[in-house]
Amino acid sequence: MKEISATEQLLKTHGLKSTKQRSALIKILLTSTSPMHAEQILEVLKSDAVECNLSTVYRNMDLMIQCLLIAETKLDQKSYYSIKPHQHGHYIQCISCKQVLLVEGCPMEQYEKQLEQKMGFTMIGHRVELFGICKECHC
Amino acid sequence: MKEISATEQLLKTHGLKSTKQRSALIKILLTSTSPMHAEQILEVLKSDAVECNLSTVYRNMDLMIQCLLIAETKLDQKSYYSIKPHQHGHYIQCISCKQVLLVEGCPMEQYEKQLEQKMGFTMIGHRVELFGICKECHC
DNA sequence: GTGTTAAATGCGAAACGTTTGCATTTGTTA
DNA sequence: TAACAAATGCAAACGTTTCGCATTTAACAC
Repeated sequence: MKEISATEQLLKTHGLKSTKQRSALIKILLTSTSPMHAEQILEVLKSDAVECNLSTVYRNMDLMIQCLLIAETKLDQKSYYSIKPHQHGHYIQCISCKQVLLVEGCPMEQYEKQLEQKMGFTMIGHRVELFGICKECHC
Repeated sequence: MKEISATEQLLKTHGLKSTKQRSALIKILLTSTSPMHAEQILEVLKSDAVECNLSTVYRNMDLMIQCLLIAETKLDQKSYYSIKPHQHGHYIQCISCKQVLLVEGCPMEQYEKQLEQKMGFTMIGHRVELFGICKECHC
């Protein structure tokens, strides 16, 4: 699979070994339509008959966040992980069914510039999460 | 103190009793220049010789959030509490000294409208946190 | 292939902020 | 002042995440 070998290349670049757990983790997030939290990832691993431990999931998520391969968002007191999108974006969660979706684009740039001037802060980043009720749950 | 009796009035309206712990909690947040987390609040209570338990802090924060008296933001894996500002705003944290400040205004309205149309979500709310380095830490 | 080494994993226990159950104390109302 | 519901304190539990340490594995050199 082209994409996976590309990411394994990326791991290598960062001095990370290619293990079956890591390949499986990446594959799962690549094929998932929405960000997943650690337990969800572990469930899928198990159903795919990949032996893996929860600590391993967490450790690898951390490492891959550091190589900018994976993005993290916190919702429901949990961390959700997804392959880092090319375009900067944020997450929206349905408060009814709890599904999380990525939304592209971001309205913060302008605002951050204002703040830098107004408050003397050097801006480094931001976290934006949106909540709503999705089409399916709305009826 | 005028403001405190006003908030005690508000508590009453919501059927909440006025206890010494509650009055102290409100007073602390009213006089604080920035949002505080539960342990910080407890420390101040203790230094003010107000007997209070951590559970009581949490329980009251929850209750007062429900009466729209207090706003909550999550940073550093912790909940920070502040008296709810009149104007809608968000929080900015210095990644060096960890202080949290309120910033007024919000760039999300426009963006949320776009999303409602694009994704069929009914928007309910959002959470925005900003990170940067403050004037003092910057040197 | 085989051996060597550093890195990755599994497991259990601990950490962390937060929540809960239950006995006791307190504020409010009549 | 009595009576009741609500608030508190305490200890234990919670859910997610991190940690230490023994074991296994991948990568590299030979």
